[in-house]
Amino acid sequence: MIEKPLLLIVGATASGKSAFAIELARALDGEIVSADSRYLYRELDIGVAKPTEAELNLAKHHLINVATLIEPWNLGLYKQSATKIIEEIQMRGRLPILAGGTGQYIRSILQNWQVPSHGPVDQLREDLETIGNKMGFDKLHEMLDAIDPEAAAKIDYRNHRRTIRALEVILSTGKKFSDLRDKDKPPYQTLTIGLELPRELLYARIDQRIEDMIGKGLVAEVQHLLELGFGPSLDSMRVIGYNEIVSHLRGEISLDEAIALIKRNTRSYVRRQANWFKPTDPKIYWLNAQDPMLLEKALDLVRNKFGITPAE
RNA sequence: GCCGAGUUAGCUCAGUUGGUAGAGCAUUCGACUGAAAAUUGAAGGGUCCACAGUUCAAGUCUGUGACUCGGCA
Repeated sequence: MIEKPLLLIVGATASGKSAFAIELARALDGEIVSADSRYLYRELDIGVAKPTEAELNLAKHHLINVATLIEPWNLGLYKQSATKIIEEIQMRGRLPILAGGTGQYIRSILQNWQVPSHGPVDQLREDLETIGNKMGFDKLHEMLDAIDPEAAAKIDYRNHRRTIRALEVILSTGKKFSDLRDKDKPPYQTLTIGLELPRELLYARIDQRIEDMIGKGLVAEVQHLLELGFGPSLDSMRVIGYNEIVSHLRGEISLDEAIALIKRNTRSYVRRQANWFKPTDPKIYWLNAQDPMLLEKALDLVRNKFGITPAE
């Protein structure tokens, strides 16, 4: 059986992925599957640089505005939905284009992760957290090491959250965390294109974009969310750009300080993002985001790999 | 001009009774399987303003100079 094609677009935030994906979708009769954990939520808009309604109408988009902050999504749900949507697009004979900045989500598709099927258990998480705070998280990690040494070896004892997750799965399934996770080859023919931009330039673009967000009314957006009762205690609201503005609205910091913090935190986010998709990765075709021939080069890659040519 | 305070990492600053230096932020690199814009680990980086003196030994003490910031004329 011939595997169907899947095109992936990766790159740092503000590198121009969204617009590039739209161009490709239009040229190749494709549909875009977003791989951005913050585009999932209807309520988040300006601060996450979500494409506008008009932009979204330029091509068919999936997995944008499909959730609400009160019912957060996560890796497992994303993997299930994205897989289903990708296959539906392929069955329609169109090209799925997976584009976004959430490295974990993209890799779960690219490496066909078998995600432990047990979702979060809030009460258990809280209990484990309490135990950790009382006895020390190193004790919690020792516990994990006793039950599942393979998982413990991969998790730093100082990383409370991942320690808790591993124990959560073990305690609620009775099975080892390390046995429930697996990876494989994806059932698609894949081509990954990365958009690259020199760090310095990227940082400058980010600074500009954040100024623009303020101009577009980010403060009012956050204010409105707070009025609707979406507070920073929601995991889904723990977003760069929102946390800082909340602090400002509470009078803890000035607007200028909040803006400086957003810039700083976004830069650090860019560096963390880069860990998922590295310039040295031989499977990624890196193209300069500023190259005037960008689209042509990408279409060449698609033609060579998939044999698909742009519709006239 | 006089008096006082200061000059140490890219930035803001610590540096105890003299034993050639630290923190936070920044920068860079790494981990990641149902919170991932989350969580988390590590590294690089200093003629300690200059010169002279005391001392086995000076970021630290003394002197002179330069620069910065206050205050008074």
